[in-house]
Amino acid sequence: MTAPDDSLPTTYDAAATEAAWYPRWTEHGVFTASPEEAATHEPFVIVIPPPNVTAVLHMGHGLNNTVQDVLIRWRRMAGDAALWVPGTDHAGIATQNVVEKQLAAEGQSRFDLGREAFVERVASFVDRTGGEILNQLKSIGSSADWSRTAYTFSPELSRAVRETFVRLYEDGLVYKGHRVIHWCPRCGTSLSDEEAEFTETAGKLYHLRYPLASDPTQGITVATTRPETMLGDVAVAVNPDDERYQALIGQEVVLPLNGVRIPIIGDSYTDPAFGSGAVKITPAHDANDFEVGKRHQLPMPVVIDAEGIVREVDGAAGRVPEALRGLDRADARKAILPLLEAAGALVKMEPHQHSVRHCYRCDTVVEPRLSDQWFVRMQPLADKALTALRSGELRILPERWEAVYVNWLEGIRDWNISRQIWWGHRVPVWYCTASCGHAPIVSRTDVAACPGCGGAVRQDEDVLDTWFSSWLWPFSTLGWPDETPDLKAFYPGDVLVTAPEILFFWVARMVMSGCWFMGKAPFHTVYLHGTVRDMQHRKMSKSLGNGIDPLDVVHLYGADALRWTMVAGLGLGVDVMLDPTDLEKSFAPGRNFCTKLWNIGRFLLSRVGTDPVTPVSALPSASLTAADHWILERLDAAIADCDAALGPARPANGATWTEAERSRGLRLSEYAEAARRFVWNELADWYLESVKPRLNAEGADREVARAVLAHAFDGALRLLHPVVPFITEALWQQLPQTADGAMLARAAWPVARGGSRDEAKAFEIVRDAVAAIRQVRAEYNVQPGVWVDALLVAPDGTQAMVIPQVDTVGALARARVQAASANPGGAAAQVLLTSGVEVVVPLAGMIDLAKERQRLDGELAQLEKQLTALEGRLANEGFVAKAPPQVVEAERAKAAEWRGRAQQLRTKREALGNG
RNA sequence: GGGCGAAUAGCUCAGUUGGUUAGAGCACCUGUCUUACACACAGGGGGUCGGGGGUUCGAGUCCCUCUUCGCCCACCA
Repeated sequence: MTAPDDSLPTTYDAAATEAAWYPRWTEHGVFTASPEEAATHEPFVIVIPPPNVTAVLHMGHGLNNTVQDVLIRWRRMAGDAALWVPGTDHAGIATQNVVEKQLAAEGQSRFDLGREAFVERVASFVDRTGGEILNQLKSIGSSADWSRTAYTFSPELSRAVRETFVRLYEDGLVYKGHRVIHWCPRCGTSLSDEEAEFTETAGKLYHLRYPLASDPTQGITVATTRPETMLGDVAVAVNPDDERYQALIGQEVVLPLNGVRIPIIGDSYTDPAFGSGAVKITPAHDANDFEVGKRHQLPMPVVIDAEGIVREVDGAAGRVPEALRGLDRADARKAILPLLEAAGALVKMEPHQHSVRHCYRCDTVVEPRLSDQWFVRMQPLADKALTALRSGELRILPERWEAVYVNWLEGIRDWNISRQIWWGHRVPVWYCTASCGHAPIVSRTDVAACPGCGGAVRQDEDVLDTWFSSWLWPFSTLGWPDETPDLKAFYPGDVLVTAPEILFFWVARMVMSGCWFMGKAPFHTVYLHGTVRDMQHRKMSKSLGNGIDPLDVVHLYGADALRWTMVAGLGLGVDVMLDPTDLEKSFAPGRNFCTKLWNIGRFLLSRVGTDPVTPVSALPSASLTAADHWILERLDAAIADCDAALGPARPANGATWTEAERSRGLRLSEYAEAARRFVWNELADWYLESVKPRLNAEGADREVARAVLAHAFDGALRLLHPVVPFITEALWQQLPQTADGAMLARAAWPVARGGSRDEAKAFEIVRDAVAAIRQVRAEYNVQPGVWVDALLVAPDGTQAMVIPQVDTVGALARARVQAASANPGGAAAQVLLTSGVEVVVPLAGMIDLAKERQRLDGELAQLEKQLTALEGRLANEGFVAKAPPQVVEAERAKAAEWRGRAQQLRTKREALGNG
């Protein structure tokens, strides 16, 4: 027998443990998964939401990747071929912006460098500093298969992007469109609808009066939030049913400031109830006006250029007054108002609350701009994505997001995929520079010469939206478009873990591309977790300065403490609140849990020692005490609770979710709580305490206790490993039955063994009794140094119960519970347990009879109140007639039991007399 | 403007098809440095389940309505 007290340090050293174990896991290939493994094991695949290649780890990543790691470690232990594919996104606009900012600091712009040199510069920047975030993910324990690290701009994935563009073009789903799109004048590129985010803004509504050409004393008033765009007006639209204006339709008005004559037209787009009921039409600078302009074949003069400068750009000769030319659109708005006022055109201004679109990358106000862009026709793709959800092939948790997903897909609009930036996948389209009239060439491979005339070609200048590569992620990372073994083994994947913010940007589009190109949705479950917020419920962000650096937390308390804190607080779809000003307080739950677990382990392992233990399955049932049966039963229950909380890993029929399954699982906080309760409140608080004396004595019973202790702790560590991988691995390695080279990270997920429930119940009585004794002690202020005796009296009131080990557990409460055959006489506190067992604590010299009477009166009153309610229910004919028989039966039995207990209490009370 | 969701203890949240005395963690109060752990142990207080109405033998749970918050979408000139 050995008891190496010094085998584990007294305090948990997170840094040393993490530094020691992460490399060992990777060296042993613990995180890798191969197609060969998938042939014999059920594959379980998660693809990482690829962080921007230049990103720095923040709490959102911490949360997102912890969730993925918990799931992947759980399935890996459960025996799946668990694959977590990591990688990064080249993040077109975002990355280009970073490098442009560097250039600006050097007094340069990308145009000074030229396209080729600029792209080279970005690429080398990415080579040098990119992907650091993946190393940061390792430091929080992420168990991705790093050998597969992918990058959306790698040659392999770029090939997939081209294949996709060309195939969609061939399918008639990619086309070039001429229309008003969202334009960021700062980034110098178009944006998709999703990239142009609405911000509620307090603006003004300007009422402008345009005089009639035929009679300048008459006029029509229009309302606008952007007066500077009046320079590009080509019409005034009124509702054809609006009686106020019907007579004016067909007449002309004269634009103030530039004198251009424009018609008054009738178009049902105009809402008579809004503003003045007349709308100025500026087709080049407003998406709606563009539609009106098309309907009425109006000219489309452009008066604001790509940089947001007001000037006569296109078809706008004579429209912009000298005084306004060259002004930024914001300055132009300020400058045009006095001019309009002087011209008598400014009727009034009123405050106006409206939503204005901003660039999601730089927050610049988006400018609607008329231009040529590549679009994807989304309707056919969206139909498939809707079918995937409706058929049960796909589910979204929390379920309320399914309605949002459906809502968006049903109203889907075509996707603008071209960007006027340089960092990204170039549009694979070439144009003949000679005028041989050859159609644009859309090609999988680079084109050197015009197939028509053999002349020179030039490639389309635009690059593709960064999401046009990330929407392929679930299969491009597995080798698509080639039919690789990886693709066959690991597509479709299982769970996609992300935040709701990118449901449309990314998740819905992945479903669309997966259904379209692979014929199957890329995963069966979308898990949308909450957002990390501060104590004022504000989202953590760089600009607010309310962020927490996960690496700070790792350094202070360890990765496990970080992970535990987040997972324990992670109800389904619930936001995680953390206080950036008080890391100590925020991460105390994780740190405290790790410390407690370490102390449990240190003490338990020192008592179990290093000698081999008997497998629990080899122990004769009769050799087990009630406590042993109880803790084994609790372990079974904990396993069942954890399994139920984590839920089915995939649909039971392998293809589609049934209604019953659909909302189950992925309750990470419930899983963590179930595991915590077992190791802390059951194993440590009760079993470990009850088993101490057995471990101190030599003999067979000591071996039983060692075996059960080791088994229970082993089970606890397995259950906890996905959340707190480092500390559990370090402790598990110290268990006597751990084989050399074995790793908890690859150990089997526990399975309930099924034990004797009845045997376990005997220990529940001990627990209740101890609790009752503690209560009595607290109530009567029995000093800690003073020991009390207690009797356990069986329900029939005559026979005292003898319960093994009760003395030990009693010691916990500084009380000895003894079996006794005679009434001790004298004053005693008496507590009736729900099991019917009565606990009698003789408190000679200590008991205050008045207080005990009061206590019993209170207990009796409470019981009688409940009994009255219960009997009232049973007397209710409706209840007896209509409630399910088993419910009525249960209520009757309960009433009988309570009557008995009340009678017992009354007897006790009478014995005390009336002081 | 359209759609969705939420309101339960001081805080963050559970509460499965209506059916025992509405739970957990944290926080709070009281006691304890009990030989693994004060980052711990033991005990305790605290909720008319947002307001009102309805269905039912029975409502935190179902229906209506009001109030307040949140989210998504939108051609808010």
